[in-house]
Amino acid sequence: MSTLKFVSWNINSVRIRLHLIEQLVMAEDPDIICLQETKVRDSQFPHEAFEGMGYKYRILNGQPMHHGVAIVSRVPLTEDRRHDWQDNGEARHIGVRLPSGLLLENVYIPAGGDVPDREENPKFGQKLDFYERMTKWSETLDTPTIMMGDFNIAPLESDVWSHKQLLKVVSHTPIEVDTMKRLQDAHGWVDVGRLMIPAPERLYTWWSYRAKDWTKGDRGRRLDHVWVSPELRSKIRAHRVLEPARSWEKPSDHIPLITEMEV
DNA sequence: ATGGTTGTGGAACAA
Repeated sequence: MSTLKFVSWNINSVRIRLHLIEQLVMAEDPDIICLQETKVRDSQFPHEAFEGMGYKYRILNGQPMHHGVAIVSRVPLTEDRRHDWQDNGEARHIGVRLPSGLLLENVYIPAGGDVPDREENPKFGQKLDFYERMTKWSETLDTPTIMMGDFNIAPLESDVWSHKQLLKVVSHTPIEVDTMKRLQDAHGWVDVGRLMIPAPERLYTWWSYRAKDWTKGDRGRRLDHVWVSPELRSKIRAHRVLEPARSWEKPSDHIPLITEMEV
């Protein structure tokens, strides 16, 4: 029986923030890192930097300009599955199999634009549709799975700095929370964040760049999540978020989520 | 206060 340390991090450009990844690896020494918003085409991925840090196994799903996900690992990864749950060609998912047979899914769910209305803002509908397709996929899952990434929804009142002020803000609207709940129920997904840090304790993973001082007012949201299949609940050994990373040099607007699990 | 910042790639878009 061995324990692996996983990190999930929306890095907002893997190339410009390699120094942050090096800092994370020095501090935490994770076995596997799931990155979202790598913002790089596969041919330009900084392989050498990861090779130098001991991440010999790298599975990429990138595109020019936007989006993009990657899994880098010190343990072998097999398979290389990509789901286009938005049905528009954007690079937002990659799935692999770990040596124990466990599946690992890295997902970057669309933010959904600014207006929480399907008619007025097609991006919002695309976000809900992405969730619906994930729900159908979840219903068919028959292998223990750990799924992590930027889900772009903060479901609980204690997942946002002000439940009342965010009720009509994309990421915390009731229709999004309902849609996320249907995905969770479709497989019995365990929310590892709230398993280990129960509500109503404050728990955020993202703070906007659009504030001079992110700590002022602490206007955070829990947009990033780690979910596991029901049978993996008892295998979770530790989970936390690395809040100081939001103050590192040229930070991402998201912080890393760190999970230790027996595999 | 209906703004504000960041990255890609070299204008507009996504977040």
